[in-house]
Amino acid sequence: MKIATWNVNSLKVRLPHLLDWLATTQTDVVCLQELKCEDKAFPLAEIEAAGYHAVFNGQKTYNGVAIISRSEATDVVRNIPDFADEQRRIIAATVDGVRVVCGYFPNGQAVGSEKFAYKLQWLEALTTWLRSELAQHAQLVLAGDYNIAPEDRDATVEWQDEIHVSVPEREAFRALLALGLTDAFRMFEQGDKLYSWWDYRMMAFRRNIGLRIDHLLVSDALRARVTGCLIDKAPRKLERPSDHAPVVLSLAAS
DNA sequence: ATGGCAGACACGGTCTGA
Repeated sequence: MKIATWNVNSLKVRLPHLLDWLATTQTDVVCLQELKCEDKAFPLAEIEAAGYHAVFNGQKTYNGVAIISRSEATDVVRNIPDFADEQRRIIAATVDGVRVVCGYFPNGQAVGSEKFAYKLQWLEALTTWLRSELAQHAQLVLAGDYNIAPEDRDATVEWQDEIHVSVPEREAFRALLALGLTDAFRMFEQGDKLYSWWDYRMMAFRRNIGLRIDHLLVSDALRARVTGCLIDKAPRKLERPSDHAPVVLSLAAS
């Protein structure tokens, strides 16, 4: 079983890439972020025609998340319960016995800004809610665009002490790990300078100037099933790509 | 080095992202 996360930066624009990628990789579950479309504009017919189900939490212009899955998703939750938020950043559902939490974490804009404060409040609310989710679901994955590069090796030096790599953001990431979650990517030997996002400008992809900010954190029970985790750079090389690459988690049968 | 790209909305310029 393969579970992936991919910030598509507009589902409307990236739908052909998504459908091609699903057909090529035979991924079972994909968590999508930055749909940038309302629910009524969600391309459900195209996704169902490709053999997938979809649940989504959309928003006009900004944000928006979805879970695309071979098996039907159940027990769907949209947004963090008990956290008032206009922005559509969370969808959770159970697929094949795995609790899948898909998140588009706030960007934060700049350290010390109002949006940065919102990012930290959102992370705190997420952490509190996940504690109860983990109590109810032994096998859980938190997949998404975290907008946090957890360690120095996850960021090109140009971004040191900036947004995505600041001390409070990294502390919030470690608070998620402290719930009993593991960064699946770091369970394995990986090469140097592996990132999941590259700026569209400055030929950043060609120069490999980027950040590893898209993650799959797994609970202990799910960690026992993990057989691999990799970043798939292929879609980033296409014409008109998302600025993020998908990250793929492989699981042994339960 | 934060400018320079990309998408949405709207149809030019602004906002946002990372």
